[in-house]
Amino acid sequence: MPNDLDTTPRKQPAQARARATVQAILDATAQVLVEQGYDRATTNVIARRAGVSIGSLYQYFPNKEALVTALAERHMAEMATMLVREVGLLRTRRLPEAIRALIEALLRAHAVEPALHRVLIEQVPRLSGLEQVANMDRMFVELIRRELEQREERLRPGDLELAVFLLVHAVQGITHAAVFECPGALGDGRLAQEITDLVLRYLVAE
Amino acid sequence: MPNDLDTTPRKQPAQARARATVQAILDATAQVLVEQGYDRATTNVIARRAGVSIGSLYQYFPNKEALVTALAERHMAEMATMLVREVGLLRTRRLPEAIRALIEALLRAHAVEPALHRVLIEQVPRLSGLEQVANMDRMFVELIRRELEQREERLRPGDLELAVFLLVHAVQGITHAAVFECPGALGDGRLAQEITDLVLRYLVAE
Amino acid sequence: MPNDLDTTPRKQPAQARARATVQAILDATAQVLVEQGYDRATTNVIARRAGVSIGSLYQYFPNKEALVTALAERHMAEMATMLVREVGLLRTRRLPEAIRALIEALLRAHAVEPALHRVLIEQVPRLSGLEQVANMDRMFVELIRRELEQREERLRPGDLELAVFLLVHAVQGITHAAVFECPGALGDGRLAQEITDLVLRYLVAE
Amino acid sequence: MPNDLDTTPRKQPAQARARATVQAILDATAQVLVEQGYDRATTNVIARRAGVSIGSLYQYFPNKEALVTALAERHMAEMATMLVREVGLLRTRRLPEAIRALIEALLRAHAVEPALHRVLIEQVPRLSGLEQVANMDRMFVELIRRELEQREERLRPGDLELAVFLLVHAVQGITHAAVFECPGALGDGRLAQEITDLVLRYLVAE
DNA sequence: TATGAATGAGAGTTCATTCAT
DNA sequence: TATGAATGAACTCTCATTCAT
Repeated sequence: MPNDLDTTPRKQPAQARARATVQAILDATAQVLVEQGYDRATTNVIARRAGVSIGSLYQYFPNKEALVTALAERHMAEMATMLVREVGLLRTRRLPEAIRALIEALLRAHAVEPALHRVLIEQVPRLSGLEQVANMDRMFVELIRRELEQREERLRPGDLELAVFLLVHAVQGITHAAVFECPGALGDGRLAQEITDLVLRYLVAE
Repeated sequence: MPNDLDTTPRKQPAQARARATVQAILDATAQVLVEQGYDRATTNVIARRAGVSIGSLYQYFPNKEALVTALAERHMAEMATMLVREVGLLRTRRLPEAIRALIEALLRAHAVEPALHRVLIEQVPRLSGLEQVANMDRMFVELIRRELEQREERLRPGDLELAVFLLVHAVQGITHAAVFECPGALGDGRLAQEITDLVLRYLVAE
Repeated sequence: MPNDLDTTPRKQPAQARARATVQAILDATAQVLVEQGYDRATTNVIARRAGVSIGSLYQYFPNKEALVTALAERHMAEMATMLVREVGLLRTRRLPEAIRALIEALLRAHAVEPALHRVLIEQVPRLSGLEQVANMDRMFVELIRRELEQREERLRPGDLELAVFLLVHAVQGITHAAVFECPGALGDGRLAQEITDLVLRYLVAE
Repeated sequence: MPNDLDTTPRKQPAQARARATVQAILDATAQVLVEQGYDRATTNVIARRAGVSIGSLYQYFPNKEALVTALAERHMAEMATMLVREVGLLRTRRLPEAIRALIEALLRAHAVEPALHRVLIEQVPRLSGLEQVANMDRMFVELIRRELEQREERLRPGDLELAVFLLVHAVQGITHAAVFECPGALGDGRLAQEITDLVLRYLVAE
């Protein structure tokens, strides 16, 4: 499944007008992607939705893939922003509170644009470099790993590597299912609590 | 994301030769899907790979979507077959053994054609009936729910509905991650053991 | 000026109908090329002129360049056919008659489709591997070289390599000019005679 | 091959700065044409190479064709300048020396920017006024004709019209071949000598 | 019934050119 | 006057699908 297109954006918009155009294009991409899916999201439709000519779109993005990649990166960055705040505080907390806080932050991050997140996850992995979105989740939960290693002796599982693999993907699976099936539940504290329970009971003996 | 095509296969192949043709087409579809990805899997390439003319392909499948749907159904049925055996035995076992057995069966089922499972999950744009694959996993783990309800009083979680949602998607997330990232581990007993631990510790109070 | 497209035809037409289609496409290419020039000869226009859908065109030719290359090859082959007859006889003749015969054959070959030859020469050299047409002329006059080497001692020029370079391109320049400016003169015996004179007076000392 | 664009430059640059801009644009055109070929030489690329905005380019040239035409005219004028010097002296010389001098001048003129000359000849699709380059060569060797008519009685060929046609295109063919295939040879005296031989032996009996 | 040649809507993309700033 | 963002007609090419043989 090679996919060798260059996805680096074509030029940085310098003037304010150009920046607005790029924003409009990315917004339109998100909308059309969510409404129509990847295949039906043609560059011409996106341009029209953005109120911009097709030529303008290609001034800033060398191809469709680059466009979606840029959108994914923007989305990722937004989610990451919501998480970094929390991360700094982890060290200062005891395990249960740390886990709980992380999971709440993760759910909040997924609650921002769940429909877009879904379409990026679901339809876009055919694109090259687009593990980014997946990486997003992964990178984030890599944090769990570091935290856990710090407190290794107090933890139950023998193989911490395996434990992290399990937890990362368990939490991710639950989160994505919530995004897909009942986005409303993302903000519900009970979900966060329950996930925290799942994680903690697995990690800590008794 | 409307998807209004008729995906019912065109005709039931009556003769043995016709059945063989259909099998060949589905096999070719699986191969090309795995090797090239969904977008590059054109109907003409699939027909050639199947050693069949494009016209014959369309004799049995009204469109590409029906073709992929049929493949997904076949794949699903194969996985289901591996699970039903186990299901009958659940009642006769105590919870830990029941869970363990189910999870092992699930992992074995995913180990059969992990690459195909992956491409069906990841790349196939949401086909009309193609939540089927997702449903597959879901339907299967629906069993967990029935089992759990039977033993509700001995379980820790208050909201069993929520608990099942969590476990289903946690296990699914882990399983798919294993399929994607280290298919080899699917047969490894340690993974099954660890997942069982995760589930049991969540379900049962110390 | 790289031009890295694969110009090998896509598939050999097997059925008679397909062979007719390919012929029609090549004929249309020649017509449109002559009437409109290379840039205006779009694949859609060529297909329409051939009375064939654009899809059919691309069944047999992977891209526009391959199409023109195939036409050039066909044209070349036709010209070559007209020359090989003459070539066999060279050995049996004395120098003046040999030269005269060759030049007459060359002029006759250029007289077949001068307008097409012109457009291929003029507009097409931007295409990769399309030195073919130029090669055509070159290859042909390579014969002169071999002939001359056989009779080297009776010839005036000291540096035969240089002499051949001169004559080849002199004759080519004259021929193409005749094609471009007065295609009618190609069949005129006086032109052949005069070119023969030019060549012979240069080659043979009084 | 209609070609109905207006190729007259848009305005004569009056100020020195404007003249410099025009020069820069023409220089850039020549560079890009040589480096990338006609098709890849887009107006935007040329403007950037010239260090000028695309808007400025269109201030001086109404369209791409006018741009290339202007470049061709400049190139032609430069070559012509190198030749006129020689022309004045023709009358004062005897035939062999006159021919030799002309041919040397012609080769020198082609040696100045052979790569540009080649690309203008080869790749530039027939622009409205772009027989100019061809005319260049032609116009120049028109001189030969006048000279020859002056000395008609001492010459061998009966039909001088035809003889001139032959010689003009023979010399042109050789010159262009040298430009294309071994630009180095243009300065080599042996080539000039040999061409002179070819011409003289054709023109003069014994 | 099987074949594969033929179809054509529509996709992505380019680039000469315009025009508001 | 100079800028460069914006334009959009037009291009090449794909691929699911049809239908004459």
